[in-house]
Parts: sequence; C-alpha cells; structure tokens
Amino acid sequence: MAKRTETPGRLDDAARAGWLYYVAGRTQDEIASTMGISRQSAQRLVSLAVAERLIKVRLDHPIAACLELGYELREKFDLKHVEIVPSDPGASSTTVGIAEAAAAEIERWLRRPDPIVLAIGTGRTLKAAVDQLPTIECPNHRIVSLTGNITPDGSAAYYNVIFSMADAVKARHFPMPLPVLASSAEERELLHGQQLVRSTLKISAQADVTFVGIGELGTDGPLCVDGFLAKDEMIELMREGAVGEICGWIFDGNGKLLDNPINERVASAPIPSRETSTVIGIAKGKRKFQAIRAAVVGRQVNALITDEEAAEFLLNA
Amino acid sequence: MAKRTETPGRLDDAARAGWLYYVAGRTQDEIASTMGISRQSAQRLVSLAVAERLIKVRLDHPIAACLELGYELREKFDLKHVEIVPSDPGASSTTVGIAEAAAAEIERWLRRPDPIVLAIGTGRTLKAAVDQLPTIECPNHRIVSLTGNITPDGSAAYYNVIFSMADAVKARHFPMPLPVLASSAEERELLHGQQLVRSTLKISAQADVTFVGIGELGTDGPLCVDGFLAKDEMIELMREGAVGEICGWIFDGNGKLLDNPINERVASAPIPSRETSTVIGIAKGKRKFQAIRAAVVGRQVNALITDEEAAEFLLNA
DNA sequence: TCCTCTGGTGAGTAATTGCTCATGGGCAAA
DNA sequence: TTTGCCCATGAGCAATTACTCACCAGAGGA
Repeated sequence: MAKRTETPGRLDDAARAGWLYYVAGRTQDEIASTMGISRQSAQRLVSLAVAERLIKVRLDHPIAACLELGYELREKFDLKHVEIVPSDPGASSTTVGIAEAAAAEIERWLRRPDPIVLAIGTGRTLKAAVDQLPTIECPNHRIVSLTGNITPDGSAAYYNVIFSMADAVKARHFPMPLPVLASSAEERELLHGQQLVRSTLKISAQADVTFVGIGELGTDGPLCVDGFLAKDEMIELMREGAVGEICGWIFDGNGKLLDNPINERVASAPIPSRETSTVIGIAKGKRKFQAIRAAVVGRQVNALITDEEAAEFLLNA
Repeated sequence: MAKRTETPGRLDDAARAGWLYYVAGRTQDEIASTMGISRQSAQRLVSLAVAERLIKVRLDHPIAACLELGYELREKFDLKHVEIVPSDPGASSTTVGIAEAAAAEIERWLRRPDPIVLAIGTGRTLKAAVDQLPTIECPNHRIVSLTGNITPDGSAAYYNVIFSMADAVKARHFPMPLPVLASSAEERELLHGQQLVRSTLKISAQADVTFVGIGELGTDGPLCVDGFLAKDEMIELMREGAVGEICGWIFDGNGKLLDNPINERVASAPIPSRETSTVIGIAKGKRKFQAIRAAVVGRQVNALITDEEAAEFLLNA
C-alpha cells in the first residue's frame, strides 16, 4: 500500500530515475549525478519506481503467454515445475511440441553432474519425447522403468520407452521384466517377489525425478487400443468414475486411485513419492483434459509439461 | 537488422530468459540453473532479448514537471495533444524516450475499436518508435504512408517506416510507390496521376491521425545525409529561410511551406488537414528546436511529442 | 581436404547494483 | 522545549551483472 504521506515529489523523482534507468539506459551513478543525489539514493528511487509498479515491462513474444500460464499453474496447484508449450490449434497430434519440451527437460536432468535416478513411465508421448533425445553419456545416472515391458500377448511393448532411451543415453538402465497387468492380485505379488524385480522396484522408489505420460480412458484410449483392457472392462471402469491413468494406475476425477480389481493387477512400480521427488506428468490435448486435471489435483504428479490449451483449461476448471 | 538466419530456438530461449529475468524477477544464476545452461549464457540470452527488442519497458507515471510543461504548451499553441518525456541531459540520441512515448501513442490509437486511418511519415525517430510497437491485430484500421519508399538510387528507403510497421501490426497497409522527390514538378504530377497513387493519396487525406517526424535542415541533416538533396541545394534553401521539413515538405521559421522548386518536386502526400484530424509531430534535441517551433507555430502539426528540453525552449522562445 | 569465418561457450574480471547498518534531521506528542 | 519515532541518508560490503578474451565446433568456400 502506498504511503498516503509519501512526499508528493518523491514518486516523481522515482519516475524520473526509473525512466533514466530503464528507458534511457543510464547507470545509477549517472542518474545520481544528473539528479544531484547520491548513488544510493538513485538506487532507492529506481527500486521505488519498480516497487510502486511505475515500470511496466512486457515481453513481446509468443512464449510470454506460456510463461505466464506456467507461473499461474505452478501457484494454483503448488507444482514444482511447469512447462507450457504453445498450442498449435490446427495440429491434432498429441505429442508435437511437448515431446521436444519433455526431451529438453529430461536432458537437463541427465546433464546434472551428481548421480540421479530417473524413472520413466510409458506411452506414446514419452516415446516421442525420448526419440528427441540426443546421445548423452552419463554413466553416473540410473534410469529405471516404472512399467513392465511385456504385453498381454508376450511380445515386448512398443511404447515401453526405456529401450529407446537406452539407444540414446549411455547410462545404467533398469527395465521392468514384467507384464503391464498381472492376471490377478496374487500373481502380481508373486512377480514382485522375484529378486530381480524387487531390486528394480527399490531403485524406482528412490527416483529423483520421474517422467510419466498421463493417459485418458475411453474405449479408444491407449489401454484399450493396446489391448491391455477389453472394451467392457473399460466401460465398467468409466462407470465407476475413472478418468485417467498413469503407468496403468487408474484414478478418478479427483485423482484418487481406484479401489478396484484392475488396479490390484497393475504390475507397474508405484509412482515415486511426490513428497520427496519430482514427478513430471506429460500430456496435452482436449481428450486428456479431465485426466490431466485429476492427476494434478490428486497430486499423482507434482510437475507438468503441457500446452497452452490444456493450461487454460486447468486454470479455468 | 536482425539476422534472418538466427537459430529459431534461440530467440525463444532469449524470450524465456528475458521473461524470467524481467517479469519473474529471477537472477541470472537461477535462470541458468532452471534452463540448464551456464550463467554466462543466461546473461547472453537476457541481453539478446533486450537487443532484439523483445523486452518493452514503459514508464507508467506522468511526471509532474512534464505534465506541467505539456499543459502550458497545449495552451500556448492550441495543440490537441502534447506529450513531454523527461530529458536525459547526457544522451546524444535523438530518439531515446520519445520513441517509446510515440509507440505508446500509436498503440493507443490502434487499440481503438472503431476503424481509423493512421498516416505515417518517415525518419529515424518514427522508425525507432515503430520498432517499439508490440504485435497488434487490428484488421479494421488502415495504415497509409505519406512518403514514398524509393530513394534517389532506386533502392527502398531504410527509414520508410511503413514496412517496419507492417511487421508488427496486422492491418491493411498502403505504402506510397513513389520516390521521395520527383525530378520535376511535371514528373510529380504525372506520378500522382497514376491510379494506384491516387487512391493511396485519397486514403491519406482521410487520415484520422498522422504521425510525422520533424526534420531539421542543415548539411548534416537527414535530407542531405540520406542523399535527397545536395549540399549546395541545402545551403541555398537555408538562405531562403528554410528551417525544417516534414515528409520532405520544407518550411520556414514561421512554419510556412516554402514556395520554391524543391517543394514543387516533393512527391509525398500533403500533410493531412490540421482542421479535421490530429497530426502529431515527433522530435527532440537541440538541433531541431527551430524546426519544431516553426512546425508548431505554422500549424504544420497540431499535436506534439517531445522532451522537456525542447518544451522549455518552445515556452520561452 | 583444408581453411576460414561465424557464432557460441566458459573463465576470469571489472562494473554495477542491492542490502544492511549506523546516523541524524524533522515532526508530532507530551 | 524535550522526547521519541520515522525514515531518508551515506558508507561499506556482498551479490549480481556485464564485458573481454581465448577457444571450439560447424558451415561454407577454395
């Protein structure tokens, strides 16, 4: 709140100093001498001009809107990191743009000198992101997959991204030698009891950063298309309120994991702690709006890479 | 001139860094670590953002002294609009400050919802102002150049600002496909008789608002430097009493257009009516004092954007 | 193929800016 | 008038930013 008793001329001086500093580009020393005051006073006037919002800065570039949205999202949902890429209204692709952004973010983590554990989920978006990665040598890091790499028919899952990642990144990789869905809760326990799986699960729990795609449900969503769930199972799930999934873990509109037989069969590692690590959800596109919102409000993720369109939805929803 | 070949992502990065620095108020160190680059690179991106004019700074406070001067000028010379910016005693630039103010004024006009015709002259000051414009969409407005865009040597005139304007502002633009000076009065008539030119001239006569630079004469003034007039022609003109020019139209100390062969060759459109529209002159600097005074007293303009120094001269002259 | 040139990088350093603290003047209340 | 408070001031110092230099990688031409 501006002081009522503010000397009337003082704001004027602040404006003048701010003008000389920001518009005319003089140093505070020069301002001090032309205004006949000490350097410190000039500094104070300049910062007063800023504090009183006399100085308006704006950025004339499309990115500005994205940064703005990102900032608001970070505040609203208490996220650790948000990245918004411009929407391309015409494009129907669910990966263009965010794949590059996600790749850049993955790369930033991998370039860290201190050893980290990077966990990674699955899905088309992540695959596209990983395909954007340059070759990097980072022998200190460990990369672990959260999801199994065996499909119901026994073949390797195409969208299991850890192998694509291994092509580009020279680091120790830990795939998950499991199907995505076990046939029963008991089978899952059995599988998770295996020595190899247990150690991989243990590593995944230590992840410093996790990249996951956020999947929408629906009979033409990835879980159905890729044959993990039958159509009637999907319909039943949606009737129970399910709106999205991460690594196979199905959650409702509030982002709570569903308490139902499917989730008991999910063989993926649990999503690493959102308390102690960064879990970055990656998704865009109208069909995923509800899933993204649920994942964020239910704190299945604590960081987000998405596009303008989805960001606006999240802010207004 | 910005490199066309600028790596496309680089300006994006610069914008991002600039936003983080100026809008979000982060330090360059923080920016460096969030963007995964070195501190020096972050600094470079920030300064690139400034250099490429992605960052627009504006002072949103009427400085009392300037307001006062503006009011007195408006009264004394019966002007429709006066804007005074602070003087920077040290600076030799003839554009710093008024360019931003002029850009703000142009923007105010362009943001009007009802369709207007905005006419624009030429010159370094106007160019600098237009470079400050953000991108605006205003399909309802028409923007017309008063001066030709062809130099004596046949190349496009650099300081013909309508093309810079077209980069920033999405509106219908009407350049003037003429030289600045015709070789003779007859040639001018011939040129002005062309259909295309006639329709452009007609639009310019309907201008709701006009922005023109006020040029000083002198052998190192713009008309000579840019090669429109030879030195001896200039000397002759000055002996006849010429002190300034607007769009090439040369006037004497009382602001009366000179009745001489040069003015008969000026191919620019006439300055739109000061009775029915707003014609804003933009100029500052000691060398232009006489030209500004003449333009104002002779009512070649009926509005003014200048600086404190010139305003004081006008009040005391 | 080699050379050159452009443009980017990191390091080091100088310049500039921001912060804290002790001081003192002005003003209102006692 | 005196007291006490507020806040502007200047100094010194820490943090931050800008600049220069030497070097490197890739593009393009001889």
